[in-house]
Amino acid sequence: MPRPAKHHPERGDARTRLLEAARDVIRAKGFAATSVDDLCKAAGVTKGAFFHHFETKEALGVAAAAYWAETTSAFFANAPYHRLDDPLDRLFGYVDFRKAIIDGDPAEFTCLVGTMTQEVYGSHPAIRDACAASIFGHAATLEPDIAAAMAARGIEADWTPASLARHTQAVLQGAFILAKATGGREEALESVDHLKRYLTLLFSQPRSKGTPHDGC
Amino acid sequence: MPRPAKHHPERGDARTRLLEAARDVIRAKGFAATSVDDLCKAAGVTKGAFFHHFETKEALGVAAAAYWAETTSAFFANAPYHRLDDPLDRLFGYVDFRKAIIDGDPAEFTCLVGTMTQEVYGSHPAIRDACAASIFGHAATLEPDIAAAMAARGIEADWTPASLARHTQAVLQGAFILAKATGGREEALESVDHLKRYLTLLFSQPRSKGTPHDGC
DNA sequence: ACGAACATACCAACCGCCCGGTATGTTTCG
DNA sequence: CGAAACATACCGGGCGGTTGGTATGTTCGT
Repeated sequence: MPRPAKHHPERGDARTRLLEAARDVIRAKGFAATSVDDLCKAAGVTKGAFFHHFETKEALGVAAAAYWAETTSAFFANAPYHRLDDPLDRLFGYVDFRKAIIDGDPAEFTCLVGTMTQEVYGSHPAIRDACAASIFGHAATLEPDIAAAMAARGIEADWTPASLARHTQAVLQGAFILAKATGGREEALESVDHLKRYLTLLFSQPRSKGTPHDGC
Repeated sequence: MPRPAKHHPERGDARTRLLEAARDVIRAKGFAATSVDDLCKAAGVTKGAFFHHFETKEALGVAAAAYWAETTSAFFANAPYHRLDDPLDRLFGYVDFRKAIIDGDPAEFTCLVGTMTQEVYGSHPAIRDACAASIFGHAATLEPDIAAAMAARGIEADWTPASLARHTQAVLQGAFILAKATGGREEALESVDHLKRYLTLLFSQPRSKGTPHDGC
């Protein structure tokens, strides 16, 4: 059910402009605090156009999450770290890439679907599910490199590639919260550095079971 | 400027009931989506009482963050892990305690100030600052044990106790987002286990500089 | 000691505005 | 033409916030 939008290839059509406005405005103000009029003003369209393309405001939230998933997956798929030979290098390349794009205002580098998940998780299950699909779908793209790195280094662990991939997303999401709390990026970068250190430790001891502190 | 409220100690006064309602309702619906009427209904008071105690809805948000900071700091201060002798055991005791209270619905175990930070960071700086004070104040309570554990084990690291303390909060906040995305607790527990594993690795190699992957 | 004066805590009713949503055009393109 | 893509104008309701009032202390001059 994606939009063909063949008619006006001149400039971004209203639907796309609304989705881009949603991406920017919702990250800055949150979903509930963003009114339909806010979005129309930011996109330069009228309310009639909005409800022509989206049945309700909730439907726009779902579409915005899907649009986020599309654009970010394309963005990461084209990132240069994929060209590295060693899967572990690609994993660190991913984390460094995430660090590199933490720049400017938090509204510009934080995650739309993470923000929306927190906010609407109880009131808009449809949006929450779309956000969850984006988050876990992105996490899943890390699994092959993690699994390959484990195999290449003979790591036998009590954790799975999937769980470590999800953990990277948890750290990033948490880092975004700290960044928003202070308004700066330092705390976020700091936490991602701890994540890098964790990965370094995990992959530096070949047949580690992690030697956990207790039976965690 | 705290409330004496000596007059009617018979029942919980309206102000406290409103703050408790805010803690519960905002965690479930978010700040912006929670109306003043919602809070009044949940607290069993009228709107007149609300605006008697709080000048605006934003003021309630600030007070709710402060109330959260008070109640949670008392809650953690009384937790049993503080009685352990080894500071590292206390640190792991803290993390296990956090794991133990991840139970039931996400609205019951997630963090009010983390949720509000994400939502209002751009629109209500006063609330954001109160949330930031709560988060970083809580993180600061971990620093002494981390520093003592480092000293006891002769750890010389390129990270500080403060940064590791903040990182634990980032992981927890991120874990809450994953939990809300799926509606369950498993993903959150999983990420906290990765945090435990990180701490175990950090403190198991005495004079580690972390041997980072590059000059991070 | 006592009551007038004041303060606090709360309630019921109301207000204007802005919100999500709709009904009805008008333009544009194949 | 005809239909999709937009614009204009307009609701009804809920929102944050206000007003005026009451019941119950608390203070203080005398």
